[in-house]
Amino acid sequence: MTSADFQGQAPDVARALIGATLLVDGVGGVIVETEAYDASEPAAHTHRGETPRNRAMFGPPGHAYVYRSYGLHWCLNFVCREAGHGAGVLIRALRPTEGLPDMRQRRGQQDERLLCAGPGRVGQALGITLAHYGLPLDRAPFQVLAPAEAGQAPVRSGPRIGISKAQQLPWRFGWADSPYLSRRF
DNA sequence: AAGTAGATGTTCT
DNA sequence: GAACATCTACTTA
Repeated sequence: MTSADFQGQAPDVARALIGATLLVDGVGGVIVETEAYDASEPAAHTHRGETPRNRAMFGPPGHAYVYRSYGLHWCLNFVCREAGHGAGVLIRALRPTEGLPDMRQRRGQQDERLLCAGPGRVGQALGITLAHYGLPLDRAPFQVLAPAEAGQAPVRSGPRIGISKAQQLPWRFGWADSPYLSRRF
């Protein structure tokens, strides 16, 4: 995918990413769950302005925003909209297709369904660290491949997980009934 | 199956 | 200090 694919509103990009393939150093799979975040809405890291942590989300779209969740987990986002806005899409779950032995080793987990079912698990399985912070998504080590037939994945939406603000926004998107979701819809 | 505790870095009050 | 875009291990049933 090209940087133009990330220039839409965060919920539109989040929906369009379901069914796309994400690889980091050749390891990854098909995106089955995402969440949209936007500076205009209080659950977003960017809502209160730019900080050292969220700086990448105020940069150009089509780049990686990586943050440490609960002091423990590395989570990966795709920056979207336009530079300066502070919007992004959290990658919450994949259906593993490439590099399963690497992911099993990194996760210490044999069950394929639990390799990438949650944003912290995706980060660990793909080896995401601060070294990926701000990197463009259209060059190594990243590969983001569009869905085989755009818009054909059976997408469902609902409230985002693990937030206390703006819970009414249905900005979580997922491949309906996939066994690789972090939670059922 | 469901609930709880505990791990811990960054940001905010 | 408290909250937080989370996960695991352990308890209780």
